[in-house]
Formats: sequence, structure tokens, C-alpha cells
Amino acid sequence: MPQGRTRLTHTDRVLEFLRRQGRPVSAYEILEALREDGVTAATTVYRALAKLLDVGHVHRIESLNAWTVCCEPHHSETPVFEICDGCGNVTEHVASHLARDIAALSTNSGFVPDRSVIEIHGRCSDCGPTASNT
Amino acid sequence: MPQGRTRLTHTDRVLEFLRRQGRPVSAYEILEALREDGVTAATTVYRALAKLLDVGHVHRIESLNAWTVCCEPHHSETPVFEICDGCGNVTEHVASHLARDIAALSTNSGFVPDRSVIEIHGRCSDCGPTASNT
DNA sequence: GACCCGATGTAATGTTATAACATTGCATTT
DNA sequence: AAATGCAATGTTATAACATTACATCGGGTC
Repeated sequence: MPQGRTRLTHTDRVLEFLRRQGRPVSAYEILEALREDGVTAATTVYRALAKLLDVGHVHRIESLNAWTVCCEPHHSETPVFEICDGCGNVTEHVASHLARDIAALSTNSGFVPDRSVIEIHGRCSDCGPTASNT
Repeated sequence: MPQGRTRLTHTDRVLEFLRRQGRPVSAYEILEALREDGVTAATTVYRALAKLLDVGHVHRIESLNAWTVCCEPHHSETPVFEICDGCGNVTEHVASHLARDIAALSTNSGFVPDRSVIEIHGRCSDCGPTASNT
């Protein structure tokens, strides 16, 4: 929704669309879906995503080249995504202790972490193991 | 090197090139560099990378769309990459306990992890913090 | 020789992302 | 109302990354 009383922007529409989908979608899927709402350019979608990313409303799933809504406001916490390679369903977790462990990795080297990408691929309970895992 | 006594393939050349670089490079960078060795097609590079990935000689860095040699043989262990956004240097860690913690996330939901992407962006000690972090 | 097979090439295309610059719509000021 | 400012959006082109479909080449084996 638009905050305050300003007009509805394409950025709002992108966010609403991602909410309705509830799964990661590519920028070009968003573009196709929002053509009927007057979104005509990839640029517009990417700009919207950049803004939403910036304020923490969406995440980018690096290993899928796709975008998804943030489950809830979690400021600087690192999200952890479980990605089912069977059905494509993605679950977001916020695991603070994990982030701490990750930071601990670096203490020796003097590396200062900024943001982490943690994406776990596997199979959800609905999809079960693959033949090769049986 | 070619294993056994077979001839040198482009796959071997790709691996050697990645070793020489010692940093993540894009598939098209590899292509450009290996033109002088007769590699002329993106397809060949991607095929080589797929094979090398399959046998665990290289990793793909998802958040960079780039490829890098594996630091050492580590079979099913999840690699953790520290990526300096300043100089582009990437360090690979093998953190078994971290992987275990991540797997533990899933026990309730019945999600079965297969492979994990863990990529930590930040600044290495050489590059120091950014102005915005000071 | 005829056959298969793996490696490679060619060409086209698909997908994701950004750059550079122009235009529009609306609010504020004068 | 005109002038101004600014954010949002559009247009166009292109860069960057990746895959598909099909052809060819060279070595082994029967």
C-alpha cells in the first residue's frame, strides 16, 4: 500500500504482486504480470525492486535470480532461505545465531561481514527425496 | 592436468586457467582468455564448467555469477565464501559445524537439505570499512 | 570400412540486468 | 496561471550471463 496519502506507484504494485504470489518470481515475470497495470519497462521493475530491497520489503534469491517478499520486518538480521527444488516453494527463516557463527569465521582474518547470502536447496516434506537419494 | 594419458581437453584448460587466476571469473572472461588456446564458443566453456562442477573441482559463486576453483577436495562439505566487495578477493572456508547448524534449521519442517549456498559479503582487512561504516 | 561416442563448434536465442537520456505528472511557490 | 522542481516512469539500446539444437570431427572398436 502507499504510505501516507500519496498515489499508488508501480513500486507499490510490484510489492503487492510479490505478496500475492508468495513465491520467488523473476523480474520479467513481474513485468509481464503488471503490463495490464501499465508497467511497460524492465527498468521500472528493477527500480521498484531496488527500492523495496533497500527498505527491506523484498529479498533477492541469488541462486534463483528471483525476488520474493520478506516474511516480516527483520532489520539487519540475515535471512536464511530453504528452497525446495521440487515444487519451488521457498521458506524464509531468520537465524540470528547463525549470523553470529558466520561472523566468527572471520575474526582471524579481519574480514568484516556486511551481508550474507544463505540459501539451502533441498526437498520439502511434500516433495520427498529424489530417486537418487532413495 | 589431464588424468591418465588422454589428450588435453578444453575442460582441462578451463581448470588450469581458474587455478592461475585464483579468483572468481565469469564464463565469458574464461572464453576471452582461452581464445588463444582455440576455445571459441561460450557453449564449450559452460560445458567445461558443468563437468568441473560435477566432480567438485570448481564452485559457482551465485551472488557474483562467477566461477572459482575449489580450494581443496572436500566432498560433500558445504563451502563458505567470504567475498570482499572492495578488492573482489574471495576466500573459501569449509565449515562443517555451520553446515550442521543450517541443516538443523529444517528438522521440524521435514525439509531435506541437498546443497547450500553460503556467501558472505564484506570487506577484507586490506580494504577496510567503507566510509558509510566508519 | 562401418559404427559409435565424446569433444567441440556454429548459430541462434533466451534470460537477466543496467545505462543513458527523455518525458510526464503532480506539488509548491510566486 | 505560469514557473519551477522533483520523483516516477518511459524509451531505447546494450551488456552480461546462459542455454538449446544441430552439425562436425577424430579416435576407438567391431
